[in-house]
Amino acid sequence: MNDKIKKQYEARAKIIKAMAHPSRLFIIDELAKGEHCVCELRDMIGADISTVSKHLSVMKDAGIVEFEKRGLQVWYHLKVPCILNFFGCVEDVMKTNAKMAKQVLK
Amino acid sequence: MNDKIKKQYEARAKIIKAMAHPSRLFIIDELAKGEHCVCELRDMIGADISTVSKHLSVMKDAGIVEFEKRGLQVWYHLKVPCILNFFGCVEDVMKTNAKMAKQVLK
DNA sequence: AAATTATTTGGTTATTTTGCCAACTAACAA
DNA sequence: TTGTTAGTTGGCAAAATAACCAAATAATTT
Repeated sequence: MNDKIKKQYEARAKIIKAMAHPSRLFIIDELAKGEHCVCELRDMIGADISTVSKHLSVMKDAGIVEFEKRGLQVWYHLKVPCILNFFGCVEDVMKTNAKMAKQVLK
Repeated sequence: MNDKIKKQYEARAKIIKAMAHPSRLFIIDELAKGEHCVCELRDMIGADISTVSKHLSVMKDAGIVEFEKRGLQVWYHLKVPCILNFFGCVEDVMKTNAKMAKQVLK
């Protein structure tokens, strides 16, 4: 792997890493339905608002979400809805994993 | 987020985490073209074979790859090719990010 | 049986990530 | 202007991840 190729994979990994956390996946799902302010997401997740804010900032940095300030609140929305296509595949993997687990128990 | 929902998102995150590393993304791309033994991947990546083996084991645990031992070698292949659909979207994100970066420079 | 090759596993260290708290900023309300 | 609310940022401690080396295992060859 030469340096240019390596950099490319690092850039891809950054985007995928930005999704690779339970709370962040939850946020993506919620934003897929519509925009939310940070305090709404905090209530849904039940973590400190600073924690939620940092999760959002990771995704913002990766180019997955965007925000808009309106009054006191900051409203976030998905920048790239195609991310959702992917979740179907993740679901498939999970189903297969579940099947394998059952077979082991037999 | 109740406990059941939380567990679901953790399961999803496990799968996505298993992809969230430059070398592992590279491996997925290579296995998409056809199976490879660990030593081939080691040569392509240029890391210690134990490092490569551990990357493969993370993906095996997540249900992304499978392997088959033939003689001295262990041959890995993709279990869920749908993962590749996703990379198109990641590419879109990267292009958008690149555009934004250019605009900042203007 | 001894040596060789491919891979995995255990252990260690360095780095990154996470989550909370406290302090700060920004917009608004009294 | 003072207070209040929403959000971000910095700092810190705990947890998770990554990469290497060394040792163990497994199949093959000599």
